[in-house]
Amino acid sequence: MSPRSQKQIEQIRSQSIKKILDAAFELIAKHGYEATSISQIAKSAGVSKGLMYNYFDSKEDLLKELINNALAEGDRLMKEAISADPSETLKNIFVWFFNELRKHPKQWRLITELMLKIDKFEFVSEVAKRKMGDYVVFIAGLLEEIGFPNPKEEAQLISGLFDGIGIQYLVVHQDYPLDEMETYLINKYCNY
Amino acid sequence: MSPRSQKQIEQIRSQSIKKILDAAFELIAKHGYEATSISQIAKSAGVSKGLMYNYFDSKEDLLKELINNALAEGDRLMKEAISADPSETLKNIFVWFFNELRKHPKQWRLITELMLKIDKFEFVSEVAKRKMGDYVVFIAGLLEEIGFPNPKEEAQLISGLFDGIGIQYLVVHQDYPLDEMETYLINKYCNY
Amino acid sequence: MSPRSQKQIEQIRSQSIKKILDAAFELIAKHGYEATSISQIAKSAGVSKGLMYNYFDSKEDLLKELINNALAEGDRLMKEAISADPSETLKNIFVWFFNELRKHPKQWRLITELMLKIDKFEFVSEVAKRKMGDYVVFIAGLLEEIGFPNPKEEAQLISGLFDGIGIQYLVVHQDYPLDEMETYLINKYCNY
Amino acid sequence: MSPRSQKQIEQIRSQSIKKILDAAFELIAKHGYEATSISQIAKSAGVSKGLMYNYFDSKEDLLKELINNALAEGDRLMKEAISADPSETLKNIFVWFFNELRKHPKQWRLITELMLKIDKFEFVSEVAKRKMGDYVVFIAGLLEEIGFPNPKEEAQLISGLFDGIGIQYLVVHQDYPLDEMETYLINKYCNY
DNA sequence: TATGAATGAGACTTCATTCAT
DNA sequence: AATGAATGAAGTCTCATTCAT
Repeated sequence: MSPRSQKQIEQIRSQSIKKILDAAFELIAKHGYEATSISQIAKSAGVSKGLMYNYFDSKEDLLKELINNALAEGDRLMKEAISADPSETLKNIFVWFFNELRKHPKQWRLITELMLKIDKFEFVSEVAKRKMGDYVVFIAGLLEEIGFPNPKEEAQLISGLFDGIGIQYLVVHQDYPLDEMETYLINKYCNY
Repeated sequence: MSPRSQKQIEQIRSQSIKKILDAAFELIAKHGYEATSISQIAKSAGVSKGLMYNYFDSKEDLLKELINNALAEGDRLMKEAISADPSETLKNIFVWFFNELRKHPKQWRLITELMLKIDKFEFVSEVAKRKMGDYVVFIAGLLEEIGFPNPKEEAQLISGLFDGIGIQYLVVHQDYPLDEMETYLINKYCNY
Repeated sequence: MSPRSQKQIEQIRSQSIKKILDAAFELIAKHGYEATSISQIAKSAGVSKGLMYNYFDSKEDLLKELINNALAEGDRLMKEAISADPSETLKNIFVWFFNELRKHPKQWRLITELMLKIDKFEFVSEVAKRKMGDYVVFIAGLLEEIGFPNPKEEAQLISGLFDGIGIQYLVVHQDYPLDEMETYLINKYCNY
Repeated sequence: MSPRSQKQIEQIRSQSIKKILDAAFELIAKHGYEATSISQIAKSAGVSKGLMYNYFDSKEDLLKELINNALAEGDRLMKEAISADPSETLKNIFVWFFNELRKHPKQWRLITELMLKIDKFEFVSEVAKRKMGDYVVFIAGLLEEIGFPNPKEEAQLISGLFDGIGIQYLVVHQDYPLDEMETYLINKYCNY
């Protein structure tokens, strides 16, 4: 019995948790929440099914953690977009959005999928409401600084556009004029 | 010879089918496809589980019928929007969209949910692609007639907006400025 | 209401029964008893499911009738084999057997399948026992007339051979030396 | 690290597997494959339905394991029959066959039943073909050594006889002259 | 005589979760 | 902390049989 220090234990814990969360995110983003089983996640993470219940109360709880992690990551990236010039900042946001969509379409799929399950997962609804509001306010501020007319309404439009373009790109994929839309939106809103 | 006439049988059949489709639509739109079981649908429709398989080959087949019905209804309503004046037509489309969203938000939820399951339901993807393309072309034509600049790109934006506004309204519901967006969009595109 | 005569009704009955029995035999011989549903039989016979229960108490009862019919037909064919010369008669039996196997292997499959279900279908066991005994006695008589040694035991062997060759031919099919076995057996037993 | 040692787990697994296979064999051999449900097997084995799918992918997979086990056992017993004297070897085979039939008639029933389902279970057909060929060649070799005329054809007959006697014994049971046939065959082929 | 809509029991299978070790 | 055997509820689907007409 080698007694492990508190620190070692904590390290092991966070390592296992990370492995589980990574595997879960990968699989759930790819196949959807319902279509991904606990067994699959455990196998992919290289841990036992039992261990998962050591760290997460349930499959739903695991999802919750997943979402929170992803949102925190999203916030971090959003902050990097901020520049002194509001046009520049808005452009960065557009570029960031389109690149995310190109590189991680499955993650967008997951976010959208979950937003539709508001009556099953209340926490998703809560988080989404808050985030959505924040973004709209932030973008509205940028548009106002830029001097774009009707900044509040246009910010709401842009926010909706992100979700809408996301969905359509997921469905149509190759046939969606992603590059053209990116250029067009940047021209329209940032070179005003 | 026949104890029940052809007509009687057809009537019984369509009544049962209607009961099933109605119950299925109600439940699936509300809770999602996966979350709705055949048992629930049968119970809600007031028929036995077995009968469902008299009329639909599988749960997926039932969904297919559901979608086809909904799309046919959507097309019908879309056609009613057409007027001689392109601005008027576009306005009708906006009004139609926002009213649909207000009256049948669950229906939009279902459509969006299914569009995300392109891996599982190819037929949904196929239909969605086609419809999406049709709508964009149609709206682009209207915008061109109206003389709106960049009609193709703007039509693509509007198409995306419909999906985006739809999803956001589903999430935020009461807090979404649906009326304001309706007025704003109509002013922006139809009173150009 | 055109009153149908007793005779007409009887004719209709036997026609329907024949259609059902033919279709049932065809399908059950081809796919097996369990794998054939009442619905399939009804559709193939061109009658309603309900009508089947007018003439047969159950699926099992239908099977019973089927077997009895087939056995009667078998008896009839067997009788045709009888000749004044016992060697000739035995040869006819061999020829008849191998031809049956070639032309209607599925029927043999069915007979064998049912013989294995003796605990499910008692009547099969009863009938099979009786027939088997009859055949052995008959063939033993022929062998005795021919002067073949150990006629009783050899008759038992031949009876078993029929079943065994049947099974093996069903399994191996193309690879089974059916022609060679026919020639060999006829030579062995009939040209003694 | 592991709470149960590798060995313990393996033991638990094989115990459960054995319980399941034994119960499955017992029931399927007795009542047939279709007539035996997973529920029955689970109950008889004293495990839950779910556990069965921990060890076998499907009902068919379970059957496959069953067959492979039985065949391996059969091969092992066959090998024990081999002696330096071909007559002795052949006699051992006859004795082995008749004893098997006496002691495990249900097992023969199962093998025969499955051989007839070549459409449904390809793997059975494959195995049966191979085994049958092997046996015929082996017995033909023995007969040749013994100096029995037409060894190839007679080997084919004996192979067929095994299947035929098997099935007839299953049907007639008490009334089948099993002992007499055994004596007769051994005398005929081994004391040549 | 004839129909086929309707039933309900039961089939196979999946999977989140528990628990002894 | 970690394992994975085991459970049981629930899911989709099939089918022999009944019955109102």
